[in-house]
Amino acid sequence: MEPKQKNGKHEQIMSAAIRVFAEKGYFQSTIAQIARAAGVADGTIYLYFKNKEDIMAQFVNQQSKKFFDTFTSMFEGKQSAIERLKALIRLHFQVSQEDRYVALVYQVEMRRSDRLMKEDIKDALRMYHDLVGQIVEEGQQEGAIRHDVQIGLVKRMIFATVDEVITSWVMAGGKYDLEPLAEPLANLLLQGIQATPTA
Amino acid sequence: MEPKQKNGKHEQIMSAAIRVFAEKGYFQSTIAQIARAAGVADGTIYLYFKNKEDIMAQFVNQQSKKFFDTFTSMFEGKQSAIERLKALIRLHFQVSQEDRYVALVYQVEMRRSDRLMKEDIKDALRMYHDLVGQIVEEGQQEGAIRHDVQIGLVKRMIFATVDEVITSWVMAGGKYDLEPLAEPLANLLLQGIQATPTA
Amino acid sequence: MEPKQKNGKHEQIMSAAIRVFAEKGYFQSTIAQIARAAGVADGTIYLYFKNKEDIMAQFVNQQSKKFFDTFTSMFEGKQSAIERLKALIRLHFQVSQEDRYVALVYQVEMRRSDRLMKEDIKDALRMYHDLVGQIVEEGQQEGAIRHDVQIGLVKRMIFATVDEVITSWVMAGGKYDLEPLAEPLANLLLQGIQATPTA
Amino acid sequence: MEPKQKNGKHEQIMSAAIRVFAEKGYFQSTIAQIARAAGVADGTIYLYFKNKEDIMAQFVNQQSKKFFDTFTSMFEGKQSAIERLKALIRLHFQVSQEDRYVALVYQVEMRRSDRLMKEDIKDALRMYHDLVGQIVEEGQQEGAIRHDVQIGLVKRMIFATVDEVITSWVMAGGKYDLEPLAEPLANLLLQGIQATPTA
DNA sequence: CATGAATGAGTATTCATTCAT
DNA sequence: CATGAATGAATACTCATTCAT
Repeated sequence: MEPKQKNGKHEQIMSAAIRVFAEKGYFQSTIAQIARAAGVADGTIYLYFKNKEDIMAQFVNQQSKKFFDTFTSMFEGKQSAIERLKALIRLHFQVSQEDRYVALVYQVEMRRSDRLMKEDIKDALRMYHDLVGQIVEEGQQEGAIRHDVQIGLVKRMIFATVDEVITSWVMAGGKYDLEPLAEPLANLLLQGIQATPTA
Repeated sequence: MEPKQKNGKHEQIMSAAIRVFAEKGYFQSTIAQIARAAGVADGTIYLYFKNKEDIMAQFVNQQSKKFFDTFTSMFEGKQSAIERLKALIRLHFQVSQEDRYVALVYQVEMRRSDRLMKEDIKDALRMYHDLVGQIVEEGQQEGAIRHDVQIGLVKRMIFATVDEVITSWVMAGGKYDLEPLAEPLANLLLQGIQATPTA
Repeated sequence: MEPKQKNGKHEQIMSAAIRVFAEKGYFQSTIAQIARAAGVADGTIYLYFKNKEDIMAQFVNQQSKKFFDTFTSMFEGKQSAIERLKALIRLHFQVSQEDRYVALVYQVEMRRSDRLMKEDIKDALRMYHDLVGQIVEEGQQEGAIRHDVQIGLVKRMIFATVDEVITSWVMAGGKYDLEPLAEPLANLLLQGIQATPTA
Repeated sequence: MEPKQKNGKHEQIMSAAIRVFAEKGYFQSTIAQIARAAGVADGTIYLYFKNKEDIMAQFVNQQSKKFFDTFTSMFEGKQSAIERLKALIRLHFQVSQEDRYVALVYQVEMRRSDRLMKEDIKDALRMYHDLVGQIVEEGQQEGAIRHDVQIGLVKRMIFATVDEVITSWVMAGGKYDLEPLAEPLANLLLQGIQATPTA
């Protein structure tokens, strides 16, 4: 039924690549290392990927699609903006927790490639931003979010903070549990840190 | 009179390198490109830097020192924590605004090297984190910052958001003005985004 | 059928390298020259040798093994010490005569590397010395060799003289025949040059 | 009175060079290393030597001249051939013993340069050979040396053995005393090793 | 489909030599 | 004479990519 390949060579190579990228960094990784990690010959990689860059591109595409599909199917028009925001953060944490290699590449390696790689990669980040932006706007319409904040800054704050928390976790070796941080982080982002709620 | 170098070759090379790193990315930059950009011969670079990595390392060291010196001299024990936090953000914005190449390398290229480069680089980031952490703690003591927030998350939120705002600006080509964002960003971080100050 | 390499690339490269080493000297030889001489690409060399030094090391190992195997199989416990010594010299001459490049590298280039290269190379020379030493000792036991000579000096004299004769021949361009010198040389070494056998 | 230079810069550089050549090998030695060892600037070397190779060439010339002058002045037409041969060996040993660096370069480094360097160097070796040849011929005329030996082989045997003994000593670090070996070595070369003086 | 040997362009780094001071 | 900063040609080695088997 799989229209792509009989055996999971494609998946096999990609996941090996992600592991290698995670360990060495994208530019430091060699095709030979990926091939060995995947248990295939160097040349075989070129049967499934146009070139080294394409491995990263396909990974980002696939990963993004999966993420947004999950998110969409989970929350399509159901909850309040605040609830959806919390859910988004929680999903992001869950996904990262599930596969640290994926998270590492997604959080760290992918970033550096922004300006250097194809548009595909930028798109994934843009979609995330847009999603957050959408939620915030809806939140404002629902009256749950203040109107005197710059939406651009809010988007960035949320995106960056979630991102950073995951990256810290990834870089620390994934030693602690990520998901329990979702709730307090969401609250923090929403409520701010000041003692006296602005007059 | 300059006891270090007769002419500014060291500075000349470093700033050329930063420009090249900013444009191509660290790993994509070649010594030949840097040399050409600096108007010196390839070999000359090795009179001032141990190797390619050392260029980045020296840059980070110098930049960090400059940043922290400025910050320290500006605010030594003077203001409230909240004021100091705003000042830190403003300084960060100013510095970035002054030299987009520096900001680009500092924000983007340096990051990717975390796991790959010498400890020097990690140290700079750690110092920033610690500084933010310190300010937040003082803020709590001063009663200006709530006590029911996880200090680790707060640090990350502030660091990440400032970082992200600068990075966005850098990646966008530095087209708009950064400094005016300092005030609203500080407020946003402090006050949160929710309409109804937490019950 | 050859289990080692499909085609003789390994041999092809090594023998080209020896030719180049012989002509230019080890340190003056470049990988590019060797590659061209072998009719392969530069990179191909690194599929068969770890690095430039490894080419020399593998050559010395192979050559030594071949030499000692031949010697051992020829003379295992058969003849008198004097006969074995003559045979050793003759073999050394034969081998050199067969391939002047090999001899040149073995006699000249290898030497200079003594202090500079891996132990492998020293070992080969040591084995030769030991072999000569062994033969001389047996010769003394058999009563064919005087006991009032310092065995260390004898070893050195034999080794050095054979070596020098070959080296001269090599450096002269291999123009004359080496093997006919084996008999008179052996006699000379054994009998000395003085007219009146020491009183 | 010294027509060459006021201070001994020339000598200073040359002896530093020999030390460095002895330690690293000629091709592995750099001008910078020699300059540092001599306590002068890199450029200064080029005031006294045409280039790197010229340092070696001048060294060999000077050393050879010194050696032959000493030898000539010591033995001009005085002794028997046998005595002169012994004296030559003794002188060679003495000179080596006096300065191990000189010996090391002369014995080892110089050799490798044979085919690679200027004729000057070959000349020095040729002179030594000729000297030995001369002595042997005179010895034959005096009736002290057999006539049934090939003079070429005898020359080589003597040259090579003395050379080898010194080289061994040099490579061993000059730990033992060389001069006491002169007498037994001369005897060995002259008398051979066979127990029963060939019938 | 799969292989992995072969390729050769690409690159960091070294170092003999020059020359302005 | 002396310096040492500057040069840039030279070179070992790497690695993405191809293609004959």
